[in-house]
Amino acid sequence: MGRHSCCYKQKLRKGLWSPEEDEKLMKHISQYGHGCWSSVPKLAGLQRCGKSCRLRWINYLRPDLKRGTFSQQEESLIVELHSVLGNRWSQIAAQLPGRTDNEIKNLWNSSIKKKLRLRGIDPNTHKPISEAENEEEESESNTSNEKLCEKVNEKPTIVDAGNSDKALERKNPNPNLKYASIINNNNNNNNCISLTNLPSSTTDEFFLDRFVSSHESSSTGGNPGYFNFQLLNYDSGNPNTSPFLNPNTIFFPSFSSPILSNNHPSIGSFDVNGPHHNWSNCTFSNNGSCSNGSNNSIELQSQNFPWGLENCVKSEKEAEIRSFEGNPEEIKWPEYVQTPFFTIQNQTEFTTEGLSTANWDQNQQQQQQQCLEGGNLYHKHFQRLSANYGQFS
DNA sequence: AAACAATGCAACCGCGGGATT
DNA sequence: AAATCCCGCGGTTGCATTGTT
Repeated sequence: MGRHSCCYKQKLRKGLWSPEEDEKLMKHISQYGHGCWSSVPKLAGLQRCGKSCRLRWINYLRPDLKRGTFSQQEESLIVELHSVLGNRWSQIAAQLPGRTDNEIKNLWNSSIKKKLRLRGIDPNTHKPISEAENEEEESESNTSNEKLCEKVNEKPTIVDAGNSDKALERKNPNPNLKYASIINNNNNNNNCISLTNLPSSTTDEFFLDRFVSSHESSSTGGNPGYFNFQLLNYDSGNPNTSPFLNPNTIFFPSFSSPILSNNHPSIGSFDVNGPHHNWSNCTFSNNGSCSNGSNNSIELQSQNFPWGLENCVKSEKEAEIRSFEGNPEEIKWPEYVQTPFFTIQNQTEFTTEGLSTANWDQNQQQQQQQCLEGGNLYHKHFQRLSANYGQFS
């Protein structure tokens, strides 16, 4: 196992970055890109290790960083995501454009944890503290048994690792709701998006499994079995459901594998079947079809895929009202946890009806304008979506 | 005003694991 | 196959700032 040789090199500066160093790094990266991080300090004329340069760029100098205090919605989103993902800060950060994992981690440790405790919620389990304590006792009493049963080298499951044992218990509250995923079928080169009825026994683990497998498979360059492209169900009135089970949201965790078209970064092309599967001429429709006119056609199977603009304005207003019912200065913790952010209707997140990517830029502007009339949340979602896609360009 | 404590946050560190040699 | 390089992640540290006594 290799170590960071750079860390042991002599005469490298450590600690806070000076404005001059920032400028050198900015100048270098904006001119040449970062390329191999280990070579950046030498090329940029910095007495730093590549790791330090990378960190400085990612956490501070990157132009797409948002800066400033976190909004209520962002904090709510972090709480929700943490309840499902645990301390996977990078995955959480992937859902908050312009925010870094470090920033979120700091916020969690310095602020959110305390707020949760004040509300009587255990920040690790996301359960009421008394309940969490009881379970801790139970878990302690089970430890010895677990040890007896422990298998050597057995990897923990994603849910175990993420402090989300609660997620295992959650059942799909509406078995008729659908999820969508892009499935790669290598045997006949027939890539498709399918909508599938979820069994009533569906748990968050079901989604997490796909969430994780898409990340893992794409990061290794293999053929992804699933993508993070899901129409999920969620009951905003039921705290036992999660954003991963939201009927009203097409939830876009970062699209980990798509290779994007430079011209149309918000739609881009997907690495569905090996190398860049280009959707640049792909036309979407609302009736279950999608084709780019080549052999690499993509089909929406099953029922309608409810992308569309009709309800955008209405739903945005609803979402906004729900977010700020009562005095916005006194948002109560249950609201914090239930995340009004996720009550936004599906159409607001991604609209592709009848849209050819050739007209994408124009349509994007029109749609943004229309939705802005219903509240500026749409814009944020668009930014979020763009960032999710755009970060791979 | 000074001393001390608490807080926030940038940066570091060690590690896991994929890629390359 | 083993060694090395490199990247990214999560935990931790340490310093500057702010608040309290």
